[in-house]
Amino acid sequence: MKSSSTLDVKMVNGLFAEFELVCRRIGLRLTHQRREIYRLLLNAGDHPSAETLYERLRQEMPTISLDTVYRNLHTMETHDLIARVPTGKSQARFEAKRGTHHHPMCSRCGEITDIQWEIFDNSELPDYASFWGQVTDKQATLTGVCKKCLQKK
Amino acid sequence: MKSSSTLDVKMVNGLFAEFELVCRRIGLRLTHQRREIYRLLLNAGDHPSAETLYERLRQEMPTISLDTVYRNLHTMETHDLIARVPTGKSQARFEAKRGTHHHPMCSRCGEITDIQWEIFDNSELPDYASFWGQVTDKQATLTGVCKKCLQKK
DNA sequence: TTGTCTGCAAAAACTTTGCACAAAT
DNA sequence: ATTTGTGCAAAGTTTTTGCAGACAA
Repeated sequence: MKSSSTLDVKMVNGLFAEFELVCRRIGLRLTHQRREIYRLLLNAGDHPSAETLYERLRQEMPTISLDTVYRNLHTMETHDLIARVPTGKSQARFEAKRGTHHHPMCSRCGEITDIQWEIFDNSELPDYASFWGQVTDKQATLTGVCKKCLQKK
Repeated sequence: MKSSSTLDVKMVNGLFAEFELVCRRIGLRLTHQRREIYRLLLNAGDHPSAETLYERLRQEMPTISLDTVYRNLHTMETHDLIARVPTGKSQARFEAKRGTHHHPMCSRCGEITDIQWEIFDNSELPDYASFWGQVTDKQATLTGVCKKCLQKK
């Protein structure tokens, strides 16, 4: 079984190179901060919040500021390099964009994972969708309790 | 085609009666404010935010406070009477709990609608789900542009 | 009467913005 | 040289909390 956290180095490098190309194409400067924010997000398997990302970035770049993190997340989202995970929570969670996947979320610990679901990906939208408008993306959110939390009691 | 905004009076009354039963069973008092918050949410087809709900409530109950709205939304969510819609936005959106349904969201105007999708409801979870943990709910989020916004240009 | 709930006020949590200097192209 | 990005500080949004009096049971 291939979990999406097993993302090999080659693929990550490829996505990172693509990120740099996109930045150059649209005139975004490749600052040290921007690169690191994207790199961490690309390697993170846990859909971190801005605050979490900030704490991690400070390990290697102690002078980075939280507002730079927010500003960059916003810019990258605008250019479709990253995405927010749809959750019901007030704190946003982010991921670098890759192939289609879905999100199991633990209602106890808040963990968000990636999951593949090809049958869903290949399924037709309900008829009503075309009446509603033009759908460009569909994704599933699974809610429940993760294995770690189940074992805690 | 049956849109979920066409929810007949009988069904709404039934759900409201059930709400009162649940409150009594678990010892929640049926205050004027609590009833109205639930009633408005039950009749709202648009998954309002706390703020939006507050504005509507003030029309009929000018002295209600925003923190009462928040407190009640929290309490009702805890008791599974209402739910938050998974969005990527920082402002939470709410709905009264009813049957299974899914959410098309307009990326232009922020509109959130309900949609039925029985094929999805009846489909099996991917194998990996049982490895992840115990899934209690699955729901689909469709992203796109609603018909009204498409017509605006 | 008893314990919960409300409104008010204040605070906390999360995110955005203006500005002057720094860095990227 | 030019223009965008950063860090700092301040402000804006959204949500939560403490408390004294009000209300439901």
